[in-house]
Amino acid sequence: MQLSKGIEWSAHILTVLALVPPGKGVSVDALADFFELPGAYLSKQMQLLRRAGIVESLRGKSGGYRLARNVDAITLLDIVRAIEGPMPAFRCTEIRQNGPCGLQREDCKRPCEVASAFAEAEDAYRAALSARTIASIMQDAASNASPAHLVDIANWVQRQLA
Amino acid sequence: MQLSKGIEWSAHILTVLALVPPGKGVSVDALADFFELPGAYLSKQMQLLRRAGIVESLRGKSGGYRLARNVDAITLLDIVRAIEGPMPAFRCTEIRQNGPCGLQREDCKRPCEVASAFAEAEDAYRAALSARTIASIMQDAASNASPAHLVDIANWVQRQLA
DNA sequence: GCCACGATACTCGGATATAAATTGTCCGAGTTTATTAGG
DNA sequence: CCTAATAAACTCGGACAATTTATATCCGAGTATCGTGGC
Repeated sequence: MQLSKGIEWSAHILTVLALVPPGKGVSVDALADFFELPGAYLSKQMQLLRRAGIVESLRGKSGGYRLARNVDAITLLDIVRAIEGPMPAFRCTEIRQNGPCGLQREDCKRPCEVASAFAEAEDAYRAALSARTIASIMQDAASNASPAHLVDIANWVQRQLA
Repeated sequence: MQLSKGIEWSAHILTVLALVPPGKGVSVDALADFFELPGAYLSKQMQLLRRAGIVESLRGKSGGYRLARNVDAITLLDIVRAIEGPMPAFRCTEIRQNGPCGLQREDCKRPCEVASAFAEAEDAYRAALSARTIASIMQDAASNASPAHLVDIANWVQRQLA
């Protein structure tokens, strides 16, 4: 039970894409270099983000990716849903209907108590993730990082727009 | 990103083991039959529960498993930790230290903002799970089920103690 | 009747096998920009 | 100088492969109970 690496990658990359000026884009290979990630696999993750409407792509030469909406409108839950899909982590297989004391299907209109307990926990998880936006992540990171480091990143982004 | 089946199995099985009188045990094969589960694999899950101190085993003929503590002292979080292990679902690989703008290790004493955001969410998840005990699950299930069904289960348990 | 011994039934734990998900690579098709040739 | 054709650079998307995890099976070793036989 572990989250895909793509989620960590996406969260960090979106904070970088936030620095890209409108109308421009940064290529997957450049982003892969920035974090030393496998470019081809990162490309798959970016496609997932694109399908989810989090980023958009510009084709052709000097194309690339950029954010599709503002940083304060992108939550960590959006990223998880884009990469992992909407399925809950707990899968109820209705084993209460099995075996010698199994319930009849018509007695199982209410969800199983175990399943609903896990559903509540996942709701709490998702609520916490949806409360955190890329904007808030960037704010926290900026207040902890040195100004020089922030300038480094901004300069790197500028160089990618050639 | 999905939880092991063993977690669903364990939660249901512990509610059955709660009906086993002290000093007795129910075998893995019997439990597997009760829910139509693969016995050999269920055996592995029971071993995990045993190592976590949730159940204990009685060896030899007419042996089997029984609860190691009271149903109100077993939370769903205990089960998840026993089956899945203590590792968090989100794994921070410190990619902020990579690439042309990577941070130095000595500047990374604080946890990464992305990682701590996910850690908070998982804390909320675990808090919700630790608030639910096997006792509370049984209570909810009992109030939703028919009395006849509860008698069926109690009788089945009695038959396993031969 | 009582005790010792072996037989039996069960769990434990590891080794192993299979299925599925994750991670990663590669390449052709399509698209946009840049370049070049022709008028 | 301007336009159209061509080349180049890039993304998209799928097919494919490797690795890891989840799922599942099997069997030998150990242990407690049962049964049998001897005392």
